[in-house]
Amino acid sequence: MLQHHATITQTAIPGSRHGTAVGTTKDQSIKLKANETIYSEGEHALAIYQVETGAVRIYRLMASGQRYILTFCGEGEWFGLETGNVRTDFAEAVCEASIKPFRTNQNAVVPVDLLHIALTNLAKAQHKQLVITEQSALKRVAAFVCEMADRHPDDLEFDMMMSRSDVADYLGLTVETVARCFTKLREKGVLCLKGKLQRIVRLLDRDALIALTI
Amino acid sequence: MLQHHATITQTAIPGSRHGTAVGTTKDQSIKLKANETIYSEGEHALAIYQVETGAVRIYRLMASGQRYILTFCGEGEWFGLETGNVRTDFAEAVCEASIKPFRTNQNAVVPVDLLHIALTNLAKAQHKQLVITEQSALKRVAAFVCEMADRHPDDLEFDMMMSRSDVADYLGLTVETVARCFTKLREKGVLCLKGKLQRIVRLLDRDALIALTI
DNA sequence: CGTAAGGTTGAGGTAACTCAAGCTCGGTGG
DNA sequence: CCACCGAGCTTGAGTTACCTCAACCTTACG
Repeated sequence: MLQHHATITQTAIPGSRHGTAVGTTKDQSIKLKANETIYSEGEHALAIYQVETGAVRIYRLMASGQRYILTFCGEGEWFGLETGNVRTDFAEAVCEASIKPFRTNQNAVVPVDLLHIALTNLAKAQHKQLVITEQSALKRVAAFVCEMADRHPDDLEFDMMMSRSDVADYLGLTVETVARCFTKLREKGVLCLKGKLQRIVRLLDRDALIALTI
Repeated sequence: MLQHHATITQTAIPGSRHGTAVGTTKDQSIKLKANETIYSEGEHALAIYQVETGAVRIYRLMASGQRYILTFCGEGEWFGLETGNVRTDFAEAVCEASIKPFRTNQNAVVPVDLLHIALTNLAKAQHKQLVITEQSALKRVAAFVCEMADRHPDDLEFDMMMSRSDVADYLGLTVETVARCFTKLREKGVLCLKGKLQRIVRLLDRDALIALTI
């Protein structure tokens, strides 16, 4: 939708403006505004990305129009590695973010361990299956907060950045249920919420939070 | 628990009896009886496997004792590729099966494309997330039957091999709900069930089945 | 013949969904 | 400056779908 992606989409070659060297780490990082599209379903997949700052959501649209968020990628995490050379999902910035592209041409030897990235993402996907099927909504939300908290091991206050509807589409719940669960977590004294949009979490009882996820 | 696995577990080196060549395809295939264990959580991961005949279930046990089946592997599919060198899940034969091991020593160049296997498994895991979160139980069971049917593109009658409780633990449902869904599929004229254990499916209306999964 | 395993069916409870309303906060236009 | 509106979040009331518990059926096996 936004300026520089009009050039990347479909026919244009993503990353081509970044120089001719194959798989070089010299590719410039890309600055993104909140909700800016990185790639869409059906496009050619010619690059993978590493998040430098901010967060990215990877999602699919089901036939019903329902959005399902497969994963959120935080700082240092990789996304965009596909089986084929066509995108099967969408990638958007959750908030202001910066990402670094790495082109993955057919035979190019990329200076990163693709297998390791694939296996890490597989492990993440498997863990998510467990979270989703351990049915209680409160458990799922607690697991989500835990996941976010793990990205800030030192701070006990952090910004989730995702909206309630992001969280809902990630956990397979409704917005209302997510809100009620956050309220319950607040009532239980596990955390408190700050900020205009109530997206800043201050952990009050990390152990209790972890206990809830079991 | 069974004869040849007592030797493979823990201290022994899996596959060592198969010769010294690293990553050779000469490893003999392993015959398994129904419900025989292939590996368990915590063991060293020194081999990956390809299913030759039959089917394998990969699962985890949650703290609550609940079993969750991550995936079923059918003929030609690979399993056992892990991020670290320690098993994070269990693998068992669903029925009589035969699998072929490939050792993956530290620097060994295995004669298979590990990245491709990892990406295929990642795609499977992502697809399963969608199936699980599209909440209706009937949809999930329909998607499961579809998945099984896709393994037999030519036949409209095939043996699922999994028990109702396998299916339940795979889809995050209860046995009773799964049974009720199969009954509904029968009542709708989508399929009929045969065999002593009602595990043989005869597809009557493939299109209707697919329509149910949407 | 009794028991156990796997499957199906019924009745009742409960957690999450749906629909609706209300709140706060910003932005926009009169 | 104030009024209005929309986005995002929360809360309440009613409904529905799945889970739980229980009974029953068939088949295999000791």
